[in-house]
Amino acid sequence: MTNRDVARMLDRIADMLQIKDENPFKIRAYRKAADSIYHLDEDLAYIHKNGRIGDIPAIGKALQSKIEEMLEKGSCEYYERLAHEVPEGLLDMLALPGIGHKTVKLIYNELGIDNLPDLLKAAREKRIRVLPGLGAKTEYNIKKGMEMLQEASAKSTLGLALPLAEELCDYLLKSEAAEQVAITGSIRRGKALVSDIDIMVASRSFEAVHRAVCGYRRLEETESQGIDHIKGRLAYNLSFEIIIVPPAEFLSQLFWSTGSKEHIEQIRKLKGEERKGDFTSEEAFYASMDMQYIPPELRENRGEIEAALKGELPNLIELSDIKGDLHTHSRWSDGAHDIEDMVQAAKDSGYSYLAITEHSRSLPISGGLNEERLHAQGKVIDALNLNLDEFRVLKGSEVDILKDGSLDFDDDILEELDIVIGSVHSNFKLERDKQSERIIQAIKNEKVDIIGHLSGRLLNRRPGYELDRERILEAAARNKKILEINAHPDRLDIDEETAKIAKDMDIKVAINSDAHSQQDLKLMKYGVINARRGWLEPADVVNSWELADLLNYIQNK
DNA sequence: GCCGTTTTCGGCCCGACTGTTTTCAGTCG
Repeated sequence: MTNRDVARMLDRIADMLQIKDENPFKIRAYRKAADSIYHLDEDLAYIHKNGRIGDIPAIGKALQSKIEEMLEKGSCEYYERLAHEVPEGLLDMLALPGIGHKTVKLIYNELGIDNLPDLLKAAREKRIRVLPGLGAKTEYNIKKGMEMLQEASAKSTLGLALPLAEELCDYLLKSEAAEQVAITGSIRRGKALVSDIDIMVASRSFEAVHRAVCGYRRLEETESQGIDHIKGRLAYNLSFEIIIVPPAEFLSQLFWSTGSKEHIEQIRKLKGEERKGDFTSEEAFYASMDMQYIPPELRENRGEIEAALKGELPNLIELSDIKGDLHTHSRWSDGAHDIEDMVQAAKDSGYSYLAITEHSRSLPISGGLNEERLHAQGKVIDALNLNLDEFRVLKGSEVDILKDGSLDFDDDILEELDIVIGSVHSNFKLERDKQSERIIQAIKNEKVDIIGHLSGRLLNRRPGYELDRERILEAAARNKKILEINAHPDRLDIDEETAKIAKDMDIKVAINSDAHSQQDLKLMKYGVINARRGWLEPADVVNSWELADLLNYIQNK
């Protein structure tokens, strides 16, 4: 079992305990343990081999033995016993927004419903509203939630698909069945949501590739096989297709399979019939059509071909351009690591600055800082900076934008900070005008430098709130506000389309990891991919600038 | 079930919104 599998099993235990109405602190202990394991850097199996499971934070004696059992047997007796009492389908029902443990239990006890299809049927037949405490709106939420789940199951986030695709590529290369391996299709283009993992393999022995794929540890099943392809499912229900070609055709097939369909269609029109041509590299291929090389992220037929023909493609931002991260959390609020640890991780990423931006006081659940603690943190950061060469820790805050558009801290508090991110964390369902006005109020506030995760979307889980994007972008441009690309693969917010519009309006962008742990700093790469899809260049991205230029921009806005 | 500059028991983030009520339980972040 992987770390992720163990974390998931612990979370499911917590869900089952919650449905059984057990001690809430015991439930939280399981959730904390799951979270702790999910965020581990090391492989659990390796930690177990060294007998160090008990050293993991939030893991005591009882959990240690259960986790060891999971690692050795693939499950544990306690989980199996609970699963016997609590039908598995009840846990699936929890994925519906607005449906929690109590509701699931009530519906199960009263109607005997223990799976999603039956629940949907009952909602359609208006059998839910007769239960005490539930009404028509709950039935509506169930129907809506089912639609959302169906959409979500069709696509997976890049954050899930890309690491798995990379692991499979590594595995195939090491298997020696393949001479060359590359991710292709929508993952290569960096789409935020992808429907499957496509991998191109160059090999002289197709049979050897088949054998290697069948031995992959995360293979769930193969669905169809031909001599030149294998389709099936991997862990987390991800579909995959492996396309096998002779080495000589690898580069050309990689190009044609990368897509998008619309981009390829346009290229075919330009290329006419003679599309085999020179394929020593993709660069040479584009050059043979008298155009610039078009990076995969731009191949969406959104004007890239015209721009490439004119030699006007953007010089896209790269991960190596990033010089700092402007949105991170430490243990002072809901992060997992101390500021010093975060700084070390930032240095390891090659950064020269890092902003610590805890939540503000209105978010007590996230350990939001009040004025005193913010002030105390500032002193700690000052002291830290004295001992740092060539690196600067910035004092910041992710200050809540309240319902009326005012900020959670007074101006004189914000004045002391190097960087202020304004973010919405509550009242998601305001009507469009009120929500837009609320954010515009924050944009007009001189103390705010960056607007965090503007749309509030959570991919596959929650759409963004209702916003008048045009008005907000106009206000941001007028007030020289920076918009965040939140790099978390569940957010990627602002999205690529908004990023491109912002660029055209000369609104600057900050690509931020929103890290809650050292490892989270690495999520930056998803933000960079998203920015590239939005045509952004280093000049558009403030945290690719030298610190002095960044601070100068902020201070003179 | 975990944890300890409150240390082996007694604590353990909580406030706001939603949908159902007509005073509040459940959900969410």
